[in-house]
Amino acid sequence: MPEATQDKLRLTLRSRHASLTRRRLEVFKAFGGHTPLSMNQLVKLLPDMDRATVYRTTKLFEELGIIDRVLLGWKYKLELSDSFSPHHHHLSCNNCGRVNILAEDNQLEAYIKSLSHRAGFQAIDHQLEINGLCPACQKLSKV
Amino acid sequence: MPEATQDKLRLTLRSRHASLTRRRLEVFKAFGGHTPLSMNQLVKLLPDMDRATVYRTTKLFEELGIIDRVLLGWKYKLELSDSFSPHHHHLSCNNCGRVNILAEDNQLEAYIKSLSHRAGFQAIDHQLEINGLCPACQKLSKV
DNA sequence: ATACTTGCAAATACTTTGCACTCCG
DNA sequence: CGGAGTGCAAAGTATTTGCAAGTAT
Repeated sequence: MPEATQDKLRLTLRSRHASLTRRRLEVFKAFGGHTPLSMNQLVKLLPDMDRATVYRTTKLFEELGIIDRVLLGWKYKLELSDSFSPHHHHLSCNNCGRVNILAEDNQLEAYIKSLSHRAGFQAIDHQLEINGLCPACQKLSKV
Repeated sequence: MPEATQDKLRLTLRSRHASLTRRRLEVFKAFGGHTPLSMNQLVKLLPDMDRATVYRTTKLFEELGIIDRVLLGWKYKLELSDSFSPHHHHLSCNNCGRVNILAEDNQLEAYIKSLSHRAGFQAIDHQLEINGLCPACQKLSKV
C-alpha cells in the first residue's frame, strides 16, 4: 500500500482521536481488492480477528467515510469510499450475481449534481446501482 | 385504491399461485404513503399482524417485484417498485435524515441505459441515491 | 497516568422455520 | 378435499455491548 494512502488513513482516524492500529490496518487492507465485501466475507478474510472488532472497525470506518455500504442483491456489502478508491458505479447481474464496475463518467456526475441542485439539494455524494444481465448471461438467455 | 391497481396486484400474485388475501392487501396498502419504510415502521403500521407474516409477505412481494429494497442511511427500507409507483430517485439528507423524492428524468434514464450498453450490459433497472443537505439543513449549516 | 483498543462472553435485534389450525378454490 | 395462508413459539443469524486486560500517547 502506498505511503500516502496509509498517511491519509491515519489522518482520517486522528480526527476522531483514533489511531491506526494493527487491526484497523488489517481491515483496511482487506478492502484492497476493490470488490465489495459482505460482512461475512470480511470476517472470513480476517480469521484471527474477533467478530466484534470487525464490526466496531467497519462502523468506525463508515462514520469516518472511509468505507461505504452498498446494497447489492439481497444484503448490503462494504467497499472503500470514493476517498480511497476511484468513484464508480455497479452493474450487477440479476442472473449470475456477478458485479461489474462501471467507471466514473463526468457527464453523468455533472448531470446528477444539476438535478439535485434543481431540487434545492446540495449533493455530497451518490450511489448508482444498475441491475440487468451481464454479457455472458445475455447469451445464455438467448438459447 | 384504484380497482386497476388491486387487479394488477392480484394478477401478479396469481403468477405464483398466491392469492390476494386480507393480510397481503394490508401490507400493500401500508406502502401507499410512497415513503420508504423500514421493517420496523412497517410492523408498527400493522399492529395486529404477526411479525412472521409481515416478513413472509414482504419477501414474497420482493420476489414478485412488487416492492424494492433500498439502502437509505444505515439500514435498508422497503418501497413500492416502479410497477406500482412512479419511477424515482432519493435525495437523502445527511443531517436530518429526511428523504426527498426526485422524480424520474428521461434524460438521466436514457443516459444510464446507454452507459450500461456501452459496457455490454443489458440494464433492466437501477437505483440512484443521492446524499447531501436538504434546503433547510443548508441554511442551518451556514449559521 | 489517561484515554483508546481489543477479545471474550453475554445481551439484543433481526429474520426464518416448523407446526397446527384456518381459509379458499 | 388439497394446497395456500397465518399465528405462535422456537430456532437461527446478525449485530451490539459490558467488562477486564492490553496498548498507545
